[in-house]
Amino acid sequence: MSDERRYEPQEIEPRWQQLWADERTWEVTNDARAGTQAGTGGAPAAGAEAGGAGSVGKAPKSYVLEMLPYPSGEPHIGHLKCYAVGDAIAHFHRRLGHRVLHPMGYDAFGLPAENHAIKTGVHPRESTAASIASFQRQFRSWGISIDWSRELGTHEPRYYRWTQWIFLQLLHAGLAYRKEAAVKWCPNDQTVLANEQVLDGHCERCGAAVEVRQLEQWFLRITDYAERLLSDLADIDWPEHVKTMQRNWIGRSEGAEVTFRCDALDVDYPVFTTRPDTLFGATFFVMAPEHPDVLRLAQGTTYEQEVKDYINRALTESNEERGSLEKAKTGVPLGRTVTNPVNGEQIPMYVADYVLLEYGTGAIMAVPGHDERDHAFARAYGLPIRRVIEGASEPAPPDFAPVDGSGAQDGESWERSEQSLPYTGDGSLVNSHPDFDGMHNREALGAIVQWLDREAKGHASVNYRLRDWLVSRQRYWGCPIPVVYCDECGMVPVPEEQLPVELPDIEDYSPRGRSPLAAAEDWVNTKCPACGGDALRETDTMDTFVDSSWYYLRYCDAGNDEAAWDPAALAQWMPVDQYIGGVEHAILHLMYARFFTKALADLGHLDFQEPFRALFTQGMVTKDGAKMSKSKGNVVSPASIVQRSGADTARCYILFVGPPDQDADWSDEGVEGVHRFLGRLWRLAAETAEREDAPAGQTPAQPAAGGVYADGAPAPQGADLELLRKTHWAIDKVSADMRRFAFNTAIAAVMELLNECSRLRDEAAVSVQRFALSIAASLLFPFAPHVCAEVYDLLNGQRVWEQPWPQADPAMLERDVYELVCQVNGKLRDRVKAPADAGPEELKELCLMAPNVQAHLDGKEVVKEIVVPGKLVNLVVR
RNA sequence: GCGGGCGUGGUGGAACGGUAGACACGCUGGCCUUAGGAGCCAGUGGGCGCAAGCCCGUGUGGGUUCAAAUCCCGCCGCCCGCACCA
Repeated sequence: MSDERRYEPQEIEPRWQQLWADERTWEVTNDARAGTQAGTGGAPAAGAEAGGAGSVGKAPKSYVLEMLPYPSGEPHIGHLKCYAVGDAIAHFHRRLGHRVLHPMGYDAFGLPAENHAIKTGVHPRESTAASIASFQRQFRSWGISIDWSRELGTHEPRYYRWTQWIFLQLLHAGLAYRKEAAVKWCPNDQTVLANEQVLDGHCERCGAAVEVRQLEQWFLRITDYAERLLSDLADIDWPEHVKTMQRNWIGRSEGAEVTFRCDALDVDYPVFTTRPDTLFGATFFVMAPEHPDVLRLAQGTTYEQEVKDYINRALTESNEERGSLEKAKTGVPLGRTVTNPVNGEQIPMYVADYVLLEYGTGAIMAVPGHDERDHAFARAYGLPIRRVIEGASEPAPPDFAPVDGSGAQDGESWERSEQSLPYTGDGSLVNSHPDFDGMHNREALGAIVQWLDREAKGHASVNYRLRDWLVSRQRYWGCPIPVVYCDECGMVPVPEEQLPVELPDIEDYSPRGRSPLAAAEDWVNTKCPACGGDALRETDTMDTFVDSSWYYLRYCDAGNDEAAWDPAALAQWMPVDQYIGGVEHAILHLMYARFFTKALADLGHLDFQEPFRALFTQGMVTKDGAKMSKSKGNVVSPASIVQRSGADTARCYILFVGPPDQDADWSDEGVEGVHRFLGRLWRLAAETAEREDAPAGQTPAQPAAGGVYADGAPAPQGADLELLRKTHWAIDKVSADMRRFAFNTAIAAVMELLNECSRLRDEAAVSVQRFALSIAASLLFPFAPHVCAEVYDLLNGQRVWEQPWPQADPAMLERDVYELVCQVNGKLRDRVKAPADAGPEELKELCLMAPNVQAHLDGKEVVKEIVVPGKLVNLVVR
């Protein structure tokens, strides 16, 4: 009796994991001539072959990569989801006959390990090693099909040696540079941050309010790549919202740079504007408090002290306070004027904190008639507001009712009044210049830019929001920046043959506003590689996003100690065919990695422009609708689920709960349901495996793709045919779903197939039953590898992962009779059986004869018939 | 404010413009058990009806269509990203 059978993942899973580890099943070599994994191990499949399987030497490559984890503590549910998705794709691609590269590594440098070290004194290397060990254990217990021979950690000298090498390449190319700048400083983490790491004026990592400091720092010239980072988005298969986020972050605006001259100081101030058409409406000029010239300008004027005070206040104010939109506009006159190049007007200069140094040139022409912010400022300080564009369709005031036309005059006068300003729409130029007045502003924009260009007072210009990437960090646990400072030679790059510059051990990890590395005197004091004299090492380390900007390249040739990679290895695997990770990296990591790829390509090290051909972003896993966190106490640990229900259950559940790109709420009941399903699959298979086979001749040699019945055997019918049809339907459905990441419906289809197996258990032939269950295991294998390997082995004594992906028999997908939907006036009224080959006329007749259709026709006249063969007939009656 | 996305049973979610609610959870009833937190079977959007069946139903109001959860327009609500970006 079946009561004795128990599905025991705790027994099944380690057994298969051991076999995969012993046989190194998921390792691939860089030798393109090596065979594929699927299709080479077993006998040739009886049925149709999956594309490519078995055609040794011609197997296409597939590089499937999940974002590498930051090893801290234990993997969480988000990791489980990410790797469950990636592993499903990796398995699917293998079974389609691809050579699949599916590696794993650790983004091991970073602040949490260092902060832990500050608290406990445990070296970050040790705590990181412990976390990595825990991640390794769990990944193995999940049965993820990783090529462990390529494993890497970004904190290993044999890895970061090449991170440093890349840094030097960028340095030599002028893409890495040092500059003093107003930078974002996190007072809690005691380090500078990249623009991308500041959210709402707070440190992305720890949440502390960010301060501005004037510091000399290392930058990478990502802005050189703004245009290509933007335009190449068109060539990659990424989710639209991620592309949009990157576009917004790059923030391209077209406009003009216009020069305003300050005669008093004999200085030209260029400003960037997207609205050169409003130049004639510029009535004042504003500079950012951080602008280096502000103090000089105010010097000697009556406003000098006031300006000083204002700047001090603005600079000490947090970004948050300063950035609030509700805040009234403030500012101080500089006591100087500049010349508006289009009309020679002298307009007053101001300093105001609504102008940002980091955007454009840090100074603006203010057009209060046509810009909300300038308008608010002008109103606050009593500055002139001039209309230079008149909209043809400016909105009428709410109380203006143009019903009878008599109000037109009122509307007109209202429209002309200052109350309708600022007007930010389009219209005709007024009060500007005889050459431009009356012109539509879009036209005038181009004309004015041309004029500026001719007069050498400006030119068309494109501005980006993107800033250069600040990469130096005043912290210990990161990749040392490979340069030294020599009194004689200045900044000297460490020669490549001296790499890696190894991170020294230190006693005290506490940050003190400079890198803790500065305390390692033996290490800091060194000799200049150029002149041999005394020199000091750079004590800042690199942002960890540098480490993760090239790791996908290293996997292709992870064991290479002679070079970062062999170009032949990259040629074999890159680019990544499918990248998988969370949306939280939509901007940071994904932009930086694209930048690295383009820069390295320009330097001749790569021959492709985009690292990740396709991207899939998985949704978050929540519990009770909230993000899991220790403080909320709603953390679901993968380890405990795996222990209780098995890895197959955990992986299947996380994919079954909903579309994987959407957020999903964890439910323990849902897990139970999936566990029951896998148990049913296993039990039914175990039971079927023991049943007597049908008489010889009806049993297929292989339950693989094609037909079950040997040639010459009678055609299947009844329950056999029904089950076969369902099986081929499932093959078709799951195959299509895999390609669109619809894993939830793929699993549901296998559930349907299994339900059908249960239902027809006693009616269908054992051979058919076996076939159906084998296919169920085969289709489910990418999600639940252990139990499916077990089931397939029980039924066939074969390794499912060596079988090509099943193919549906088109004949089995067709039905000779189907249910025709009969509608009257678009409403479902009846269903009748219709032959598959029936023509429109026949279908119409069938529909007309359907009893419930007749009831609804009831003498009415049929005015139109819509016939959709294979689907429905709709009768329109009157 | 700008950009992107989403609104479907008690719940998670299905549905090339063509049978709304697949699959699963939960719930109800039954079978089997000394027992059930095991397994199996049946039912389960709302309303009316003994039934056949009828009516209503995908946030909301319009529109296109023989036919709309799906396409278009206007609202309402929620989520995400950016945000004084000149």
